[in-house]
Amino acid sequence: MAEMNVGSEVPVNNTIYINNINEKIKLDELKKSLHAIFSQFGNILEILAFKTLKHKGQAWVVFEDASSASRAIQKMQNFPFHDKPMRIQYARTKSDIIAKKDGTFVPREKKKRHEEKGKKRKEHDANQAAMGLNPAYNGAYGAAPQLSQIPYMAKSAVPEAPAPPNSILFIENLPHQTTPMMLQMLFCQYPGFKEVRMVEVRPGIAFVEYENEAQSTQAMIGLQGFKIVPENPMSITYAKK
DNA sequence: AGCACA
Repeated sequence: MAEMNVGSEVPVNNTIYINNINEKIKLDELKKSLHAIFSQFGNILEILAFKTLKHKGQAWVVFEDASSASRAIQKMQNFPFHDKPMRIQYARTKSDIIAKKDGTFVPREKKKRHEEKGKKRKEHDANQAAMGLNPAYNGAYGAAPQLSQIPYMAKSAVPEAPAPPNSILFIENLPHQTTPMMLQMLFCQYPGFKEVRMVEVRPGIAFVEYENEAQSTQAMIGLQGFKIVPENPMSITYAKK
């Protein structure tokens, strides 16, 4: 028997279908943040999202392995993404890029875009071209300016996926009086210690580098939650590369 | 709410 998928209406698929996505997010930013969120579950072959009326607020993330898609659904269901909980299912049909790898791809006939009975398709083609070239294009759905063009609206928090294990640690919640020397005393106890880096303009954080990821991991385990002062247990994660 | 293959 193939994979079980109890409690889901849709059979297992390499691709996840996400909806309830904040529609204010621009497509390129959306794809980037989806990649940041989902690449932790496995290799992503493609991310698709569209801004047409029928398809806004939705995206497809195509994984190389179906098991990645399954884990992504389990772990990220209802995850607050740009301030809205994402709803995730398996996609209903196989993605073209997967079918091409399978050798089962058959080019489908061009979807007829709502054939406005005998109306000029010249105008339609011009609209399609405009959408491709001009990110501010909005003609099909009224003349309102795009909210996403306004900087403060576009700046929505992108939830970060945890960085994969590596030789550099990221330390947070340090008391502001912490010095590199103090951190060195703590972290140099662990083998493979190389250096501490702090950024003056960003108090409370530091980077600590080890020779390799096994050694940084030992230090993380040893010092996780360590209190330089009682009110600041340090939080240690792997640094983003 | 809305399942595509720009």
